Amino acid sequence: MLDAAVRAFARRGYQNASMDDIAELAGVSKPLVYLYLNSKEELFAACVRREAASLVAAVRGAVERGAPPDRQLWSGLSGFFAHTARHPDGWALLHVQARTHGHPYAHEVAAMRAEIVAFVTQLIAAAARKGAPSPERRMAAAEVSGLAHALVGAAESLADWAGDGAEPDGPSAQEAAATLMNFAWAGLGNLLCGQGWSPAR
Amino acid sequence: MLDAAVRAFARRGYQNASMDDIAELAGVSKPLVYLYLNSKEELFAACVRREAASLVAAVRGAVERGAPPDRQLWSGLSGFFAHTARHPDGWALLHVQARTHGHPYAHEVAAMRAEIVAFVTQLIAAAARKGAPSPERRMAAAEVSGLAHALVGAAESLADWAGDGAEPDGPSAQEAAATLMNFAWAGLGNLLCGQGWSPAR
Amino acid sequence: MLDAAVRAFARRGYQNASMDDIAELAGVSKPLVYLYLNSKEELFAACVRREAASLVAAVRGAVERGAPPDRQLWSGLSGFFAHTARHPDGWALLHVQARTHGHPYAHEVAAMRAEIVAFVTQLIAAAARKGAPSPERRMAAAEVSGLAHALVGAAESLADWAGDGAEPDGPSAQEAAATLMNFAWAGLGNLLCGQGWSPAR
Amino acid sequence: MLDAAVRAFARRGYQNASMDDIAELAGVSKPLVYLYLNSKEELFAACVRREAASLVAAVRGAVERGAPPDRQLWSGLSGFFAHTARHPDGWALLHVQARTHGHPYAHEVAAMRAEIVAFVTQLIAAAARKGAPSPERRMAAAEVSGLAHALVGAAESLADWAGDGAEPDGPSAQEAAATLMNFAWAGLGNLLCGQGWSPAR
DNA sequence: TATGAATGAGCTTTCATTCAT
DNA sequence: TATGAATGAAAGCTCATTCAT
Repeated sequence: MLDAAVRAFARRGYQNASMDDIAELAGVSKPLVYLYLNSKEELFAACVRREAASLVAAVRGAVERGAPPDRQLWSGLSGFFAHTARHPDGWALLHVQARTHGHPYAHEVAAMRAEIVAFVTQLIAAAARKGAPSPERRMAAAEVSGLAHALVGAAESLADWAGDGAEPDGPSAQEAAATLMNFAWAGLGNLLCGQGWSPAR
Repeated sequence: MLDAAVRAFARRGYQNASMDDIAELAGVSKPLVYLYLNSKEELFAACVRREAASLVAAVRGAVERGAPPDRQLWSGLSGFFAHTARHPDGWALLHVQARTHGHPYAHEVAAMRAEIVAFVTQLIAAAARKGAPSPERRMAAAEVSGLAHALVGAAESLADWAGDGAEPDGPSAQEAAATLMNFAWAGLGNLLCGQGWSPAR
Repeated sequence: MLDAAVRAFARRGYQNASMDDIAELAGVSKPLVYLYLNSKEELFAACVRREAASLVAAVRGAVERGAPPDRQLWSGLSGFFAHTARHPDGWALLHVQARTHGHPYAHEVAAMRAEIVAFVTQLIAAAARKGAPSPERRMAAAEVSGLAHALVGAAESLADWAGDGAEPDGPSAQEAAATLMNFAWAGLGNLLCGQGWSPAR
Repeated sequence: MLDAAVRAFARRGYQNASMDDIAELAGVSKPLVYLYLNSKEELFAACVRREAASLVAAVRGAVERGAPPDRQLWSGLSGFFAHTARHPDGWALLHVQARTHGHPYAHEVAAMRAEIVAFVTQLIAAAARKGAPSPERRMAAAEVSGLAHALVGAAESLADWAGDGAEPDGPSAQEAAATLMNFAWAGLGNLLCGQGWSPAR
């Protein structure tokens, strides 16, 4: 039943998906929807929660724990792209629909995103700790956090690019992950070696 | 009067912002809004068009034409972050609200984004042509395009991070641009030198 | 529920009868009206169709088929006046309201009227064929049609006169029919005998 | 200025003719309309009054006073048909639009119609007084009034038939008047001679 | 339990009407 | 005087939500 709701919400948007539509798509009657989930808001929240949990679980399950940070990031990204490619409606619900709505949902999604950002931050920090040649090259926490945000944003953008039907020759999940790792990790290495880009150069 | 509409749409979303709200926020009466902009859809379209044009103009104006690609990218990113930071509602309208809506708006925004992606792609390609040590290291077009998408997504994510009031200690526009340049351009240099990351490593 | 709509439309007119009024008059809520009849236009169309069918059925049922033309006309008129007297709102809807509205309704009513005019035309023609003393007195088709139009118009006028509450001492249905038969049929007979009125006389 | 209003009201109906339309059609600005005629209702009333007066004057002017009743009727009818044919908008305003509206206008039109009916009644009564062979054949007042109503209704119907563009081969004003005189006056003569139609025959 | 039937509340849109110039 | 600019009030329509069965 949530499946139908996720599909409806992802494709038509929160407001345009009427409860009639959802009930009909689920093959049940409207009062039944209200029996299980008390309101449209709660229904949407349940959908968001389920998809968020599903995505986090997919990423978590894909990460190779104990491996070096770069391998962990790589495996996590692979899992992320694989999941979003396989569940485009869920991804659209989280990334496109939930963010347009006020308090309850956007925060829920923001919390999920923050969790992922924190995980990436920690990976970068770990790599930085190991790879930094000297203490004075240690990156500031804000800098690390910024990198994590940038990386997550890049991943989202690539997931959209790969997922939308508009460009059928978009990259596969593996290719997207590889592109991003090339982009990010190599840059990170350079950064740690003091070869960052600076405007004054 | 468009200002009020942009604020209302950005903060409450298209559907939840009623014409009453917008009129009241603008300090005028509802029929006046209909006199100037004929319907809610046209009003939204006008807002989207104005903000998109404003953003594109800001980025265009900031780019130092004729400079080397990295400086062009840097100046464009600085302009982008400065503009989004100064017009958070406009940025939210474009990035969050307009994408959830069907035909006219999402396409308009997608076109603007595609324009920016194309510009970035061209910068990366120019840099690659100059920086590649040997012809066989030339990057494939799809690879370049993927990098551009990643970079734009990262920029959007950083703009969100910097802009939302949730984290008042987010980076300034200059810091965000610097972070992103470090992240991207250094990585790009490595990539061209054949030092890309690969899972098999 | 149509009853209430017919009353409201007949008494207040199409535009002045609001859906709130109709719903309240029917003792139900407005969305229910929209559930059964999808819009104000369709509601009005349904009313017009029902009343038109009802009137035509009443006239058809009253006509004594097989009788001589004069008796057929007499019985049809009696049925007509009886029906309009018993359903003044329906008659007002057809005769007064529906004619002021454009495409769908006015045409529907015009079609009904044309049907009746055709029937009357045919009765007059039959009478003329039988009653004409010589072929050269045969009436032209246009002449017959004009007489039918005049007769129907006279009937409508008498129905209004009898029906409106303004003159409580208006004629009964039988009296109206008798008046009209006297007026029309006798005149018709004279006409056939070459005793028509002519200005040059 | 009233011309424009009459045209707009007759063609689009009272409600669908907006004050903007009327002002634009008249070539003046809206507040000017309000300066001369204080409201839409008063504007409509003024139109109705003017057209009613114009029609009554046309009929009055056409009647040959002092002539025998039949000639008076004939000349009045000719004037009536000539006027309605020459002023179709005015006739539509009176006959179609004004009747659909409540108190002020419908009554005004009803009063004009009553005046004409009274005039016709008086003509018929005069003819009856002269033509009746014996006092016991005197028609009752109600009977005469009914005949007048029938005749007026027949005239209206013929005016519609002649006026609407739907049937371009409709009769001319003279033909319509002739048809009606044949229909009515001959019948009247018969009636006075005791040769009326009766159902029991 | 599961639903057909019904509604309260709200939104977009329009138009007769009036100031301030 | 004549008008551009502005609005109060109301109408058609929809939808999340709930009874009575």
